[in-house]
Amino acid sequence: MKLATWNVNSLAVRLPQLLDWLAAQQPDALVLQETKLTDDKFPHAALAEAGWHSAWFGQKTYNGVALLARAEPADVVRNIPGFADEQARVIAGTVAGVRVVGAYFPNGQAPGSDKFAYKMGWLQALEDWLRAELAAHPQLVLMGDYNIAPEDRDVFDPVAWAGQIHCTDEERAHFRALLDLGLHDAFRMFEQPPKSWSWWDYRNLAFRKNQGLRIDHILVSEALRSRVAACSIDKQPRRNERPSDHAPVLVELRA
DNA sequence: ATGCCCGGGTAACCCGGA
Repeated sequence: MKLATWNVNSLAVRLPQLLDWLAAQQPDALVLQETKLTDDKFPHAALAEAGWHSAWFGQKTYNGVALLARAEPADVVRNIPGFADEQARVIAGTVAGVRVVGAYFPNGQAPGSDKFAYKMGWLQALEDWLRAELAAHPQLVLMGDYNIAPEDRDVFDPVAWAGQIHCTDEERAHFRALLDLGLHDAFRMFEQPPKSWSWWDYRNLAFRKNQGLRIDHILVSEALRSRVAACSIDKQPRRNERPSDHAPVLVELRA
């Protein structure tokens, strides 16, 4: 079983690349972030034409998430139950017996800002919900754009980024709190090339210079841990002519 | 360096992203 996450930075712009990527990779499920589409604009017909079921949850201009799968996702949930939120950031569904949670974590902008406080509250709500969700669905994957670089080795210049957004102690403590729920970082279960990133700034020729961050993650539950066969970042779409600034991350589970 | 590049919404000396 192949699962993946991709922040497409506007599905309206990236739909052709998404269809190409789906055809090439054939994942069983893919979660998208930053679709930036209201629900009436979601391209479900084009995806259905290519053989993909979709569940989606969007808003105008910002955020927006979706879950695509070969089989129809069951028990779809939008956003964090019990957490009032104007922003469309979470979609969950069950695909082939696996609870797939796709999330676009808040950016946080800068430590001390209102947006940082919102990020902290959102992370706490996510953890509280996931504790229950894991109890109900032991086979669970949490994947998406976390906007957190968990360790210094996930940052191209950890000295310059020390204490900056995505790298603060508070954000990293929340990432560890997710691990403490019994989740495992699939990417770090394997030997990986040094300087592996999932995001590169559009500016400064950052991709060409490989200056990036690893902020897109796939965490798997304890019950799925032994099934994880591989996890990788697919840099190929970042080489496209008009790319997203994020690359997809994939995980393969044994049957 | 409050800069660089993007997408979106709108007409801005714009915002948000990361």
